[in-house]
Amino acid sequence: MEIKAKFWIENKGEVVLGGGKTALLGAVDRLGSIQAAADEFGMSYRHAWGAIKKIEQRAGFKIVDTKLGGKEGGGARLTQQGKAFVDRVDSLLSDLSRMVEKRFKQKSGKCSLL
Amino acid sequence: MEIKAKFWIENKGEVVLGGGKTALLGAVDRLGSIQAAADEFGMSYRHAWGAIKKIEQRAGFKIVDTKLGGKEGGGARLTQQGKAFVDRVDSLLSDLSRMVEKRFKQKSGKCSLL
DNA sequence: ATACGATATGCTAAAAAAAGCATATTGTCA
DNA sequence: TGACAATATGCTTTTTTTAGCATATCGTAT
Repeated sequence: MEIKAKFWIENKGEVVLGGGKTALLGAVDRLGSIQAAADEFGMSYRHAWGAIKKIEQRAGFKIVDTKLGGKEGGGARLTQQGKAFVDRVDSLLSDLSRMVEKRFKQKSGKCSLL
Repeated sequence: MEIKAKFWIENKGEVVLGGGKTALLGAVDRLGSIQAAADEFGMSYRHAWGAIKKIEQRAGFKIVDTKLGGKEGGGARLTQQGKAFVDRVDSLLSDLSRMVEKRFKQKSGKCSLL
């Protein structure tokens, strides 16, 4: 058997940001648009946009800086604050995953039922 | 903001046992019946029974020992193996929760965005 | 002016998970 | 034998989550 874990950040009891979405936000910044990031994750623009909107609303500050119109139709990337936030959450989450896995192995080694 | 975590055990990619259900199984053993345990958790007998059935099926061994008929209609409690399993999972899970909380506090102390 | 590509949203539909309803079965005891 | 309390299941309904469709807006380059 294996252990599985899921982590997320909440603010005032509402979900702000979990594992899957940090990757999406990272892609937005890397690719320069929500559209491209959504494509990369195989999700609709509509869904990605809605998710980002909810994250910002619950976090209480702007995370994605979007511009619209122009030659390429517009674009998006992370605000300075947003980038710092995503980076920290991402690092925290992967850190925690590692800890959990390690701890599980310690315990399961001593128990045939795990 | 706060960190939240959820842990569960899987077997061959299927969910076996998570946080909420260890408590249910504990109650079954303590109270001597699935019905009483379900009541305590405010869930239907149907739901509790189904959950237990699924857990056993996925774990691959018998966890609850039920008897039916008789003066009190029947009853249930954990098998020896089931009890050992639940105890270990329960202890692992609360252990992990504590670790996560602790780690989060360490990290968040250094960062205004968390 | 017009076309283009991306953001910005409302609304609908489909899929998954949880809850609830109904009913049969079982074994002791009065 | 009949009542009782709990197990054992099938089915239906509700709720929640997720996905998809349609459309308006915006600003540069042609």
